[in-house]
Amino acid sequence: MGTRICMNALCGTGATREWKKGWPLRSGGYADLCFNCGSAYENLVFCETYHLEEPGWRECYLCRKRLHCGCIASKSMLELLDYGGVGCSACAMTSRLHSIQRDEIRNGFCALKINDADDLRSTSVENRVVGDDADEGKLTQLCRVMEANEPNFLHQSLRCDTSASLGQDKQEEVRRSHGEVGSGFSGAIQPYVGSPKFNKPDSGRSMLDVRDTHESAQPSLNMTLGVPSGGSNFVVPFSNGSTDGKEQSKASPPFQQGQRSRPILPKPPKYGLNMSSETNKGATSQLRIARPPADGRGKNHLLPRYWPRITDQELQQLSGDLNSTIVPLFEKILSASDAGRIGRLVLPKACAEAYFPSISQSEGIPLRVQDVKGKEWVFQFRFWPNNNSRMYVLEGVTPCIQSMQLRAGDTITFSRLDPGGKLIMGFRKATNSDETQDAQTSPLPNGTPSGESSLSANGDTSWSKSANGGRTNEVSPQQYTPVTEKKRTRNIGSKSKRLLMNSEEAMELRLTWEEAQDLLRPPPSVKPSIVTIEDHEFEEYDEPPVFGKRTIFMARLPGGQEQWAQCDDCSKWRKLPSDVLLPPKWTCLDNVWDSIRCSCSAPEEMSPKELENILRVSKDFKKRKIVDSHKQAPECESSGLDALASAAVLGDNAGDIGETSVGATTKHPRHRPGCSCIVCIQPPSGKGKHKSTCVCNVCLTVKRRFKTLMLRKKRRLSEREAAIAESAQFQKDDNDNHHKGESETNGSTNNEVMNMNHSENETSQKRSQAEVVESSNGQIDLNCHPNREDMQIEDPGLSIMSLVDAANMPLENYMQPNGGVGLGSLSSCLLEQANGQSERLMSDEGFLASVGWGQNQEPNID
DNA sequence: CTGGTGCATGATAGT
DNA sequence: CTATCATGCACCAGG
Repeated sequence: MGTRICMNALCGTGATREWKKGWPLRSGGYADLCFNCGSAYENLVFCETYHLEEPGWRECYLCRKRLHCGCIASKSMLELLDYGGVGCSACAMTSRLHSIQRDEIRNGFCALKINDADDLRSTSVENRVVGDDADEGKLTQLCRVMEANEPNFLHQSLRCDTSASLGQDKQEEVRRSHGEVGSGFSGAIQPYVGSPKFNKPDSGRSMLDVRDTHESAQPSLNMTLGVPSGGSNFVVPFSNGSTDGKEQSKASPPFQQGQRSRPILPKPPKYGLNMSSETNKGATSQLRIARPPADGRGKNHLLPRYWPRITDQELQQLSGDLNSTIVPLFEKILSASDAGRIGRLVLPKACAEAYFPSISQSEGIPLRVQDVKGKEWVFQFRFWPNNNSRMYVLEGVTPCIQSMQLRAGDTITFSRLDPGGKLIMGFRKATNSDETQDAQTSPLPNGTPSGESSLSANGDTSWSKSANGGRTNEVSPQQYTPVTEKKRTRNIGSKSKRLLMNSEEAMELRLTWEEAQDLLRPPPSVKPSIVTIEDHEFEEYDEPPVFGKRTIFMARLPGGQEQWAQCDDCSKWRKLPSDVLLPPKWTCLDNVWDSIRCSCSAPEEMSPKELENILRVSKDFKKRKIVDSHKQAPECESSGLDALASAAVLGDNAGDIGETSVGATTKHPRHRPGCSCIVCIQPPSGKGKHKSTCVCNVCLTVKRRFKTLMLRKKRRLSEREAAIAESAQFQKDDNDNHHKGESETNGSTNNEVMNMNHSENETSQKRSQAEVVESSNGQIDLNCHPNREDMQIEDPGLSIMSLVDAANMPLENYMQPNGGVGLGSLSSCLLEQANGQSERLMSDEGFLASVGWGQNQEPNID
């Protein structure tokens, strides 16, 4: 422990402060431990950036600890420094920032007047929506400072609150809870200060012994739940019943966090300070705020992840009857097992014990719960003994889950209807809420943010939107859990990154984190450096990336690739060079590459049918990638039986994979597709261990399922044939009507597009297949959904239909080389490839190859 | 054989 | 280090 002069400009003018060497940094050297909160950071930006909380007092953005400037400063003596931080004109001039004893802090704080008219907390964006010019300037300045210093954490708002639940004095808490809550700049800015570093394991507090300060210090509560919203029937479930200090301190952080979840908005002058009260009201009612839960039984405070995040609008919808009151209790993001057919919803223990009836018997009790539609469900609320503890579950939830069409990743909420205490169950779909980026879909390689759902239904923004040139309005605590941040910080580093990706790669993306990465655009005029982390190349840059417009890629001409984007105004699709990155908002006017089609009035280049085809093919590319990703790497190519197993499984599910990226894997809870850990790279148990001759239950099941799969395929095929016939007729008319006058190039292109999905033109089809069925190595991939179009890309002579015929035969025929007619060709082909080992029919690539190339014995791929 | 049930296990967050 | 919780899995009952 020693002292040094802080050279951080944000700190003010070279404050003398205590410091201590922290853990080693990747970049060399050591992290500094914040003398204030004890946490270690790679820089001390946060802890050295204070804002004014009370005259003469400064509060650390991050740890909320208050410091007195060391003199009895008046408002006029305290000012925001040009480059951030707060300077006391008295202290700063003497370059001295006293770190006072914590008991001094407490005592000093307690001595402060509660309602100081000169309170500098006028920078609030809450109660005082429109601040005076000076305050506005300060706020702007501070925001700028925050942006400048932690640009890549700007969207990680609420997560940090979990860690930042550092206490406050009871006096302040009580005071603020009685109406002064809305003031204070601290909470407004708080959502920005989340730093992954804050969650580093060593908080350093032991060394600095500031923990008790935290527990007794006070958070800044900046808003009153529901106050501006007009949600009159919403009860602020504030835990105020306890007088026990410890309990109080436990109860307060949730509340504090709930308050802090109200973020400062990205552009304070625009959205924050200049926002009218009315506007603010409207916005507030739709803000998805993590509301601290109602006071329940028991002493366990709920983890923030379970706080109900419900908008006032939803509350009103839920309550319906204005005479009743909805008390949000808790919510939970459905896990795979919750949403699975097993019908058991694991309840957070604290929630179950706090809000559900107490049960002593493991069998539990029936629990009546009403859903948002008014339908009443009865679940069995019970527990299992688990490690001297209990594991609470709701059983029999499957019908309810299904009726609400919930899946893993969606959120289920529990509220109480007062009077009466009836339990109300609501839900939020992950695809429509900002849940998308939650902990189960961590934003970097360990996770899979879905690109589909960046916007919530009510207009709340998730971080994906926030990245769009701004920052999030609100991010759920789940979205950036400490674990995610820890991993990111440790493995990836703190700089903003975008997975290095060119358009060809983007073309092959599936709807995963990779695709989301594709949407990220490097910050303008930034030259990224390339780093490789765990076999992924990342562009690294200091500024946060922005979100770009989604486009599709299409290779309609040999060797050439096109990019197509849709105008945000007229929704027409425009062709672009393949290498351009579009901003998130793009219109025809921005189409500088095509002078003819640079306005919305210009006609679309393609007919609707062509567009449909292109979009469909593009979609298929992605599906294809999804399916491919479920196969083993080429060097460990799965056996034919494995492929069959995959086919059997994916036959049911492949089509949904892209839409269930939120869902959990079957590996283990916190590993997602793309995870390369030792657990996830292992094949499922049993895979690869079975011979083709194996007649174990698993193998027989697989074979049976394969047969079922083929039967289903046949059924669908017949349905599709009718559709294709109709489509072909339509296209014929379409071509006749629309494309006679088009250029030769376009004409041929059109044909190619058409041939993507129709096999009349074999030549084009082959070329298309070469693009579509990339890296097939002469095999047809069974690991795809029967519904998929590219399953139809087949040899006209046989393939699927024969396969279907074969599937109709008794299973035994599959196992015999001289089976039926339909399979004969398959078998013979197989036999050739299997060197006479007929049992390979079901067990290796030969089978798949034969299925794919059928009687022609010749791959379609050039 | 299938699906349900209850417990065990292991990852991870929190202390 | 401990508590929590997601999920795996053995066991069992019923079809």
